[in-house]
Amino acid sequence: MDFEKLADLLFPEIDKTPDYYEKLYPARNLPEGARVTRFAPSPTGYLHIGGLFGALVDVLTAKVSGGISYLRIEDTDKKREIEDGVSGITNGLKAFGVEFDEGVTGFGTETGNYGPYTQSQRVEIYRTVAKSLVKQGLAYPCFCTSEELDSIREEQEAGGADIRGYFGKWAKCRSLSYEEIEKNIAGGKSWVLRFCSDGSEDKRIAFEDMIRGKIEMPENIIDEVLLKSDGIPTYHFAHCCDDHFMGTTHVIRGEEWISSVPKHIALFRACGYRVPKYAHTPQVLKLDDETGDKRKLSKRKDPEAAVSYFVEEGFPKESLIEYLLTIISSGFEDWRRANPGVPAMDYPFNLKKMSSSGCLFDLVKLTDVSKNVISLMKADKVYACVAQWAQSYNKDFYAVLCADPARSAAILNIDRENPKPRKDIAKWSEVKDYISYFFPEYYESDFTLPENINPADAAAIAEKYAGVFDLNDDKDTWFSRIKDLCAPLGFTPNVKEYKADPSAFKGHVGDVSTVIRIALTSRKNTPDLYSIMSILGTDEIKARLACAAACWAKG
RNA sequence: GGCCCGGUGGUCAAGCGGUUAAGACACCGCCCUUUCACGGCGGUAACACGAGUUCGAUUCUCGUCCGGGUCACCA
Repeated sequence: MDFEKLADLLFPEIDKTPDYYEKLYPARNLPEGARVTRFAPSPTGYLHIGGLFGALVDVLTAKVSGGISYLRIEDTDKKREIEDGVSGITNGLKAFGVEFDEGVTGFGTETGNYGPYTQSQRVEIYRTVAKSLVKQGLAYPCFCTSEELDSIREEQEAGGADIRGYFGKWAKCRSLSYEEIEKNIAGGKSWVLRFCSDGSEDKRIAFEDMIRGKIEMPENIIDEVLLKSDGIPTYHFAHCCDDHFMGTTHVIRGEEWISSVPKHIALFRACGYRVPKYAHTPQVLKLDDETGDKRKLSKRKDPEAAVSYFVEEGFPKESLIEYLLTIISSGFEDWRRANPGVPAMDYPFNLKKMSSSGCLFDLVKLTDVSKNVISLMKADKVYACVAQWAQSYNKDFYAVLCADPARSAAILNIDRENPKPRKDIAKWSEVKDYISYFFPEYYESDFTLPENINPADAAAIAEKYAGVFDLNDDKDTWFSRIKDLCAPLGFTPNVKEYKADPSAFKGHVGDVSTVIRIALTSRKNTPDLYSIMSILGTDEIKARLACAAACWAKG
């Protein structure tokens, strides 16, 4: 067989050799030990939480080593591609502040010297490499139809074969003569290009996974498809060409790829390329509500599988990143305690410390992490974030919140910006309910009292308090006025005294405060009342007090 | 079915042959406290199972079981 002739028959339009691309994409000038990583999603849907997880690992791995991370779009399957796939990914990444050094930056835009970073624009490269493989007798055209392939598969299954696929005696097209091939092509038969595997069934191949350590598997013997009948490469071949020409040193991807590593190593070697290091990350799972089993997050069943869910819910980007880092790297939480306030991306990440078992996505823990993150923010930032969120997801609230920005920021500053800030808010969507009683648009009175306080006493407290409070008081004075209310009405200002002999009093100063709190906010629990009152203002306080007193007086 | 990955409290996890088997979240209790939070202190709770190697196994080996992946002209 004249492979040169075959190559020209198969790829008449290709006039370059791989050498051309070797020169076009020279080795990066990076310091010793610098790692080049890539995040390479397919634009088949929104950005998945597992994708963000992977992207973070890519960026961190490169950053820690002084290397480069880039974003590549793997759009070789036009059937599964969706319209806004690319923007979905770049916007999702952007929403959480994950930035790459090179690659695709949005729909139709990219940066970097190793592009194009979108596979559909690299067809000439793949075909050039493919042609060179054919010239060396390392790849051949296959004219088998999908029906023929199906029947091979059926036969293999019926025979209980351990290894299934296109190889050995099933690889009929491997032995086609040039004349047969020429005839088929002239006849317009469609073909795929297959790898001509030289692997043997009884040999094993080992590689070092950066996360899992040594993994040993049978050698690849399958004549894998390199180019599909439309001339576009399969994942396997594109992975080999791209990661070589783009200079990837560390391929970080999901564990579902482990089983194809032998195939990939064979391809890299056939092409004469250096095999990259591999790191296969664990999967992000969730607990199924119905069965109680761990399972992979599903795009269809789990809204939280899409990162857009978290932006809609109003989790700050820092929170999700912070949480993801706790499950990505066991040392992160300790590091965080030792380095409060330092940007999460400064974390000295180490691939080797990654857990290799799949982990459950824990919304409860995310909530806790997020409360901590938000508790550390300044009021102005909280205000800005809530406003930005509301602008997109709750326009009504946005209008109310932004009517008086200074007042809203003051509300959000209650018990904040101090050494022990409150941790009430986990996501922006909770804020409206949290502060609604400050706004007439949302305030609904509800003067329901706890069982231990009777309405007549409550009415008396509200009435009396309306006459004595003074917003110019400092906090101690303010509270002493409440204490002063106690004794005349049969309460005690001294909680200990009350506990010593509950039967001697109607209640203690806490109960009196509760009455005032309910009158002012229609809630039994709130942050610091003193701060609340100073924001409410004298008129509003008097009005609410009177309203509550009237309600309670009626019984 | 073949091949491969994984299996420490409810969850995330330290651990690399000898530990009272860390820590975080959740849960419970106590303290602090004008409510609720915050904070502090304490508590419940784990090495899937069975062999083997060893003076000694959560750590090493094998088997079993369980969960997951993969066996496409999808990635």
